Amino acid sequence: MLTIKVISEQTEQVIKGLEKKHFNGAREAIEKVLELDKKRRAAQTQLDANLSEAKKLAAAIGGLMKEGKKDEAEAVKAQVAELKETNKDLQEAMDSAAIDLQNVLYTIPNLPYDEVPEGKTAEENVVVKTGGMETPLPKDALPHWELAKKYDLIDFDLGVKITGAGFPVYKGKGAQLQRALINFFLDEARKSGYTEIMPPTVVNEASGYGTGQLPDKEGQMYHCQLDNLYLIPTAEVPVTNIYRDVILDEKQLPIKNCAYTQCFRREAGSYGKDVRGLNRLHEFSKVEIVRIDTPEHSKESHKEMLAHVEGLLQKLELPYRILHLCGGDMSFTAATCFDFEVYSEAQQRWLEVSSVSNFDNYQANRLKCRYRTAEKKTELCHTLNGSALALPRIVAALLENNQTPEGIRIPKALVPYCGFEVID
RNA sequence: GGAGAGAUGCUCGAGUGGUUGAAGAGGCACGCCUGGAAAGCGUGUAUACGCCAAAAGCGUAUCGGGGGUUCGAAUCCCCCUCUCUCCGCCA
Repeated sequence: MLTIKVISEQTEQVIKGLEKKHFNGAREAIEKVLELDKKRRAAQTQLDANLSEAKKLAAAIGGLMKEGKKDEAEAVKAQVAELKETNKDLQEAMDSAAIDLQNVLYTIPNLPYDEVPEGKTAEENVVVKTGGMETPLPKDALPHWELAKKYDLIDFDLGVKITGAGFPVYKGKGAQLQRALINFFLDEARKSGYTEIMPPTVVNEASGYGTGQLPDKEGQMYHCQLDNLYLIPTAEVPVTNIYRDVILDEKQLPIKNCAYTQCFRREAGSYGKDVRGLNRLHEFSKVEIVRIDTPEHSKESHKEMLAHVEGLLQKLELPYRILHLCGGDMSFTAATCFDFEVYSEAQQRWLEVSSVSNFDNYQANRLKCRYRTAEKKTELCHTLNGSALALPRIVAALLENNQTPEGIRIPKALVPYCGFEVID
């Protein structure tokens, strides 16, 4: 969430930024925040003064009792009782203002950076780079769901039997390919200096709030009601929550973690050909990279992450493009975000395989993830993350783009991980 | 699932109603000492919010979380959560 500081000190810029993100009712929300903040502070100022007074009186009673001046003590007691009565109301006013304030803040998205393109929908995202397109692509290419069947790599129907739609069963070389990609991505991340983390795939409520899945996006996570735990939609949740309520030392930054986990998404709503095959699943594998950084260095970190992801796509020899998302298409919490898409010839469409975002201090503010500067001041960190990468659509593109009459060719970089050069 | 024990600051650990934000020790930081280091000595060492233009300063809250008793609670009472130990179950 946004800090009160930025809202009160740069009110007009904040409203402008929210409008760039196409957040409706920006001015009203911001005014509400300022009003509630004022209310809260007024109550606290008065309450603090009263409590201070009451404390002094209580100490005086202790003295009077010792000296045996019982009557005087009784008189002071009555005074304190009176203060206590007004304090109750003040406390209530302060608490309710604070809760209301937080609830409004939760509804306000992050501010986009200046360099974020203007625009409302995905059509207005800006293509900043295209690569790998020189590979000749097959004319009568089959979509991956047909290839998966032809070579017996993925059984979607079997997944339906065991669990339901969106839970495919990978078989034989299909399963091996999954494992190969996970290991490849983890090794590449390690070579780029990331520390591998293997976190739990189930998290508690506090972690859900920490990274912003809760309270508003509740329906997107699978929920184990008996234990009140949630299946993670991405490794970002457990890995970032490592730093919840933590004060880091500046010397530790940037922290660079990576993690492979299974990811679970309920994704209620969309059906049809856009979600066929591997295009959208309820369970999938992903390697995530997460960074915690200083405000001064986070943009540099973001660039490094983008370069890392681009390198992966190049090594996999996939046609890709990089999009700078426009204000209206960015996620709620991002300050700036680049999407990586790979081209699927058979489906004649671009498939999103990675999102690399800088959240500025928006996520850190909710997480209470801070660091101590060299001058011993505590400041909010910046958090960043990106997929590096999500498997299903990579698999879809690999199958579709590398199909030949002799079978599906495995890119060189993956061969040592797969143990085979072709799927036939 | 059954029985018990516990939760205090960066860490260990004292503390059963009255200047306890919290003894003591360790750690860490800085200073002195030293040719340099160790030892020794000294000083400092939480967070959030509020008041203030700001710094200094001051105030308030915080001893797992919430509520209660009391003029006054780390300390007494109630509820919750979590951790540990033993038994059971499972791998």
